[in-house]
This record gives sequence, structure tokens and C-alpha cells, in this order.
Amino acid sequence: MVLKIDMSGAIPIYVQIRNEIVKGIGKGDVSAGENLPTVRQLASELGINTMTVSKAYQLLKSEGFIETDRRKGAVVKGTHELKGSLEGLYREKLEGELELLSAEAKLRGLDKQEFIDLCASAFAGMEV
Amino acid sequence: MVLKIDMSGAIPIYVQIRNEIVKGIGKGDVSAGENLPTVRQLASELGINTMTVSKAYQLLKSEGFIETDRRKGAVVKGTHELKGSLEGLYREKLEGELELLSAEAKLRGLDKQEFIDLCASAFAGMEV
DNA sequence: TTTTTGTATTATGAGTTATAATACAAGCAA
DNA sequence: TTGCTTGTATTATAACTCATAATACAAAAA
Repeated sequence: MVLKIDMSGAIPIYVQIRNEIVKGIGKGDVSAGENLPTVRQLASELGINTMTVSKAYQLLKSEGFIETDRRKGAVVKGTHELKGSLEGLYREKLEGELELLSAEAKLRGLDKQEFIDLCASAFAGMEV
Repeated sequence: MVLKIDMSGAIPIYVQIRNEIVKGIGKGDVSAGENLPTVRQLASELGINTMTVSKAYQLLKSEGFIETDRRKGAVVKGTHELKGSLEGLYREKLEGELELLSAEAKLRGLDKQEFIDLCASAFAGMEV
């Protein structure tokens, strides 16, 4: 799994790493039970500090996407272990973000069908 | 238009204001040609500094959503004045965000239809 | 003239982000 | 045992962002 990180952008590096890994899991680049790169490996690969990677892993862990073990490293959790964990709060967050994206799309001139097509094809890109 | 601002959250206040106003325009709470509250008005209403509101307005202005005039205040622009302004870059940004939302939705157990329904109903909430 | 508009300036405080350089506990392999 | 690797913790530091306070300004309307 190759992570695209923008060093000069506004989004913190550890958040970008988190986002890229979530996408990677969604797309099936890494599956449940598989290991993520070690913090030192990824840090060296990206040319950043190990603690920055660790912070990303802690975030993923707090959200239930991975487990970490001092010995085994960081392991991806199964979807079934995740469902319902934050059901209510997550749904609110999702709806709020979709509301914002919808508003922007509308104002930029996209019509409903174009917007929905984009949503559908984004979801289609996820693991089968 | 009432703005819901979370003072303790991670998202900067001026970004929250920007987001709420974009939603407000999309939903038709404020229409093209109408005035936004003055910076002093909104600042006092929210109990924050005028410069924080000004920063939000500058952001909206730089994105083409509003125009500001020392005299007339901040005025909402029409959709037609906005279309195609950043077409390419905007589309990439939107697709990237939808990719992330799709991945999270998938991992939280939503199926494709549920996700698309949420997208559709979010867009439906926008101005007719 | 007075008021109101968005904006600019300057200084300040608090918090976040990322780094460097170490160090630790835990488990595995030799 | 000894050595290695794992994620994590610590401490100090630098740079940057966010938000504030207190003013001030140019421009146009009342």
C-alpha cells in the first residue's frame, strides 16, 4: 500500500496517514488480520518522525480500525468487529459531511444525478 | 440563518462559520443578492472576535461564494457566477472526500444502497 | 458630520504539529 | 541469557495556527 502524503498541505500528516490507511482498508489493499508497516518502517519510508506515525496508529486504534501490540505490530481489524461501535455518532458525522458536500456540489453547478453518480462510483471503488 | 458553532471542537471557528454559511446558501436560507450578517453582528451574536468572522468571510470570498464591500457588507453571489470557477480542482477534492467517506461507510457496515440513499437525501435537502 | 461597513495592524496567549534523541516493557529468536 | 524488534513514553524545542483585544482606517450612506 502506497500512501500519498502532502507535506505542505493544511491537513496534519498524521491525519493524512490515518485517512490513507482507512481508504486502503476500504479498497482491500490491506485485509483484516494483516499487518500495517511498522512505525519505524513507515516513518523512514515517508521521511518523518516515528511519533507522527504512532499518532496516526493511535487514532486508527481509538476508532476501532486496527489493534496494536508491542510485539505483533499494528493489525487490521475485521469489519464485523467494528460495526455498531459508534453507530449513532458516526451516522451524524456522516450526514453532516454529506450535507456540506451536497451544498458545495449544488453551488458549483452539479445536479442531483451527477452528484449521486459520483457517490456511487466512489463506493464502487471499495472492496467487493 | 442560525449558525451552530462548536467552540470546543477541533475544527477552527472560522472554518465552521464558512461551512455553516455554505450549507445555508445551499439550502436557500440565504439567496443570491441577499446580505449576510455584518461581521460585528455575527461576532457579537456568537460571542467571538470580529476578525474571526472576517476571516470566514474572506475564505468565502476567495472561494467565490460571496462578495464583500466596505459599504454594502457581504452579499451572496449567484450560482451562475460560480460555475466553472474551479471546476477541475473542485472535482478532484470532491472525489477524494467521497472516497474517504465511502471507505468509512463500508467499514462501518453500510451497504451501497444505504450510502447512496444518504447521499441522495442530503442533496435533496438543498434548495429546490 | 456621524455612523456603519469590511479590513488592517500590532501584540499576545494558547494550543497543535512535528521533530530529535532517548528510553522502556514485552515477546521472540539465537 | 543475549540481542533484536515492537509500539509507546518522555522531554525539550521550534514553527505555526487560532483567537483575542484594542485600535484605526477608507468609503459611502444617512
